[in-house]
Amino acid sequence: MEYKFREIEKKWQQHWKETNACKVSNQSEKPKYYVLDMFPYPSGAGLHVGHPLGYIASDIYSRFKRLKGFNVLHPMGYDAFGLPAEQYAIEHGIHPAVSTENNIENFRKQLDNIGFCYDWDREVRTCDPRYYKWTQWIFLQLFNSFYNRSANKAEPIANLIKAFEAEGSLVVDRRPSTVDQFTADEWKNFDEVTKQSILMDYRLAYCGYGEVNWCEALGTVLANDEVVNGVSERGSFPVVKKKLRQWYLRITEYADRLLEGLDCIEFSDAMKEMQTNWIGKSSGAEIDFEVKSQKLKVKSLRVYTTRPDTIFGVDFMVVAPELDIVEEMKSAGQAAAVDEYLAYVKSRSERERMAEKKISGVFTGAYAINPFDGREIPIWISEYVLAGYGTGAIMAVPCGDERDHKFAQHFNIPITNIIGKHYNGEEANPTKDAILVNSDFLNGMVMRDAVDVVINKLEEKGTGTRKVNYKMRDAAFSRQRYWGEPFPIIWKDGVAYPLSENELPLTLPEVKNYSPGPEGEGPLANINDWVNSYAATNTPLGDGGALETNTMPGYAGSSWYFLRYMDPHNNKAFCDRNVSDYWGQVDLYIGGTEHAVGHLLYSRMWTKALYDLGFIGHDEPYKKLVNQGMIQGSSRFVHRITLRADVSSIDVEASGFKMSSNKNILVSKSIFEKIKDDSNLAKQILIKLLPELGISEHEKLKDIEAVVSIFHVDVNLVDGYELDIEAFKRWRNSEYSDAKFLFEEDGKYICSSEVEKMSKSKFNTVNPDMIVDKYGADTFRMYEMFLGPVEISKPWDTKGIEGVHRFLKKLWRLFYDDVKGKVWNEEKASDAELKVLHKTIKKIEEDTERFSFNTGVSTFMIAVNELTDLKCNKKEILEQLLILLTPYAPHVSEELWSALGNSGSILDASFPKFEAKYVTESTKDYPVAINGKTRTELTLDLNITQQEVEQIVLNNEVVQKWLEGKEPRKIIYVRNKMINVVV
RNA sequence: AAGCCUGUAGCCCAACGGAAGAGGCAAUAGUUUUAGAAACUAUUAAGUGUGUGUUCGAAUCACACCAGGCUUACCA
Repeated sequence: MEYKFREIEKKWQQHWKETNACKVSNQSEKPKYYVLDMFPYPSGAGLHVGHPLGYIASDIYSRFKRLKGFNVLHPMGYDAFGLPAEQYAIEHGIHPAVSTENNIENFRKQLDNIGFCYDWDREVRTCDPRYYKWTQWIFLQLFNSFYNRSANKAEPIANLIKAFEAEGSLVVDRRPSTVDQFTADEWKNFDEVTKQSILMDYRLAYCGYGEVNWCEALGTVLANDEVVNGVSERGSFPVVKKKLRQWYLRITEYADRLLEGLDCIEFSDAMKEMQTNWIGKSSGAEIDFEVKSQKLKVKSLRVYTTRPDTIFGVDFMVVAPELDIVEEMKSAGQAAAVDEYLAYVKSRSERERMAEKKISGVFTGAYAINPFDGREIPIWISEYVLAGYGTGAIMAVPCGDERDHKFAQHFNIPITNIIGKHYNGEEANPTKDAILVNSDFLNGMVMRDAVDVVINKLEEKGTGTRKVNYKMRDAAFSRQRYWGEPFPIIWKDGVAYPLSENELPLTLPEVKNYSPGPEGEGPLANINDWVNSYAATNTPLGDGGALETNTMPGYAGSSWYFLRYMDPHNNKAFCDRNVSDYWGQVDLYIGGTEHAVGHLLYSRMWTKALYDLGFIGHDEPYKKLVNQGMIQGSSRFVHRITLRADVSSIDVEASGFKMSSNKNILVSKSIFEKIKDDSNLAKQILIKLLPELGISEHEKLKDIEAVVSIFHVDVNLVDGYELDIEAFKRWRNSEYSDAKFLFEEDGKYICSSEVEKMSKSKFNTVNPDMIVDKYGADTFRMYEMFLGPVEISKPWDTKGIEGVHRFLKKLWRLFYDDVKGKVWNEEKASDAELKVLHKTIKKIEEDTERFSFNTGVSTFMIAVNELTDLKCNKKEILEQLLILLTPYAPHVSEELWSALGNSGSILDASFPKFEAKYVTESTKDYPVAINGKTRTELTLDLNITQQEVEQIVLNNEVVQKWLEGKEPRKIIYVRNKMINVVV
């Protein structure tokens, strides 16, 4: 009987489906375990072999935990709103809902092929109104909350209103706002618009005006992490700054808690660091410098610095060109230069600014006064200071800051040295440990200690305050797009009013076209019926109210999906509190690093807000995060020689050169290696080929030049490195059908290769369906794991899969012989066989527990090799082995499990218990080293004492020979490891 | 520019500070086969990127450097 993987796999996939084998209950006696894969976007391109890596790992781990007696939740669903579907709709006129549905169906088919054990009853889709009803509901909770800084948590906005009514604005630390401090009485007398605009400054989800990343081509606003190098991450379109009305999430209020939370979750150091950098907390001081300018309009300039200790090293000030005070500071003499510079800055795109970092700037003509020694410090403007961070102005200390130093050198600004010999005059030294000089009352102090001294002094004088700053900005939360969640908000008289809970979901209307609305608004703005659907109603919001036309960004739905999986069909709540208390945190989250600062930060914030408001019982969503590495593509290249000639010097028609010059002459790898740096040799080869190419001899042929180049060829046309010539000729509509080939000596065409990102454009994608069809899902699963550690990026190499496939066939032969049929038996297992089994149990348990799936696979190979050598076909052993194997290769395990006569599913078996007694040995062959070099071997009892060892070792002939009569200094004996004699 | 990760047979990768090899691919030889492929059996192969140090003992720890990858990039 052969291993017919196709039949077996189909059979059991069907069986598991029919028996609901992967169904998970919210009630169980067992301990819970929650495994989650990062929410996939169902793209139209389908899966390549790189995508399922994390899903296989999580599937193995979930099945393993199930065998270990846990109630395991392992769901899957779709992050289905998003730009590509809408882009597709614009281009092809197909409704995003339709293309998304198709993509999901295709995605699902590919997943099912691999035999995952997802509880599909719990599937969620963010674009389903039954789902986004609750996204909108959570948005309303955020809208109706504020962050109480003294309680350090989010609270209902009603609490804030009560506080305003009782005590005015002084009760809560005032945020910068449109309105100054107010008393309780004043609050009560404010009109509705004023009140609402004050409240808007507090809401966790709020609407404001701000500079946003505007992408004209996509017609939408992008988050900072969706902009890469000044162009959109999706599509690489230019992005510019634009002031627009936008919704935001007040994530900055959570900055400290997001940082502190990192200490109690298991993320990789790299991941924690990325989040820490993104939040970018720094502490220092804001210092007010008196300004001396011609116009006397500006009295002071506020800068932010983390190094107040360097206050006596300030040689100039730099203000961001965008700041309004620039206009007021410029002197008559400098006005023209300043205006010219401002025009220059404006002309530069974000991209240019990032790409070319040239030093530029201009003096404003105004001076700041050092608060301590009264020195006059010139105020400059330069684009190296960003308007959006700190106060948009800095005090420049060239001897301690590299950028300031370069600027000073460039503009010949004299540099004050406050760190003595630590500054060499050549480049800045950012040390904190130097002793200060030229620093008035700080002289002789270590810089590190001077920081606090200066801040205290500034606060005393009232010219500065201690200040913490964050790089992180509030998260832009609106998109001018159709395919996203509508905001449950009605605008009336410039005030945003929330819809009431029972009006949710606010569903997306049908649209005819997806082009943007007027003034940067989204497509929804074009549908008056929808926008005004509340205008005529009798609700308090009727009478002229208009719906918000922005939609929510992609991360809205994915910020809380892990909660919906717990209770996916609940139409009374986003998730029942009892259920979320049962499942609690996601115990294991598997996904790529690309969501390090986007999704992972947003969902952590939502979780904290929901926790603060009492809707869930935990404030970190993910307990442990494992980052899967990328599976890279191994690209293949063919090498081409093309003719290039000075055409004017050749009689084109006569020579036939024109026709032939378009011919593809493809040379195999070793020839390519020889000629790539030797155009002469390439030319010789060409000339030899000319008659064959139908080019007649011509005196001007000496002017021909050979150009050698390489290009990607589809990896599916290549077996290892050998090109399938026939398939290649048919490739791309037979574009290369008349290509000429120069082969290796053995007649093969060998491609060269390179490891690159797996992508369609590099022709190096491999479709998992193809692999599953050829080798089976079990082989595919194990091979993906076998490639290397999950966290590491590694290239895909289809060739290596044979080894894993052979392993499964070899396993099969322990049960069935091709000729004899059934060979397994019920004989009693021997000690040697039990030893193999228990060694394997231990290793598989350890490896799986620590996500070392690659070594797990190889452990199975060893076990099967050893059992084959022992000719072990005993049920007693094999049955246990199958249980170990079932997380990795579920189909073949289930088949053989049932063949052994088990009635239930192997999914519900229990993980074998390791028993040390089968593997413990009483003796060990110890290596005996003299001075660290192994010289002989001794078989000793494991329980032997140090004294006994020394005795035996000293009496050993070999040892004596190496000692040459000398006394050993020390004899090191490590139990179960080795013995070392130090002479 | 900085931070993090990774450098072990031709390749992919193992090895809780204790004899560098578990496994797989490839290669070579053999068995089987009309032949090829497949299958099976066996064999070969590195001293751990470089250099210093800690240690009785280093692939493993520390420091520096080199190479590759990822991330962030004027955050004052």
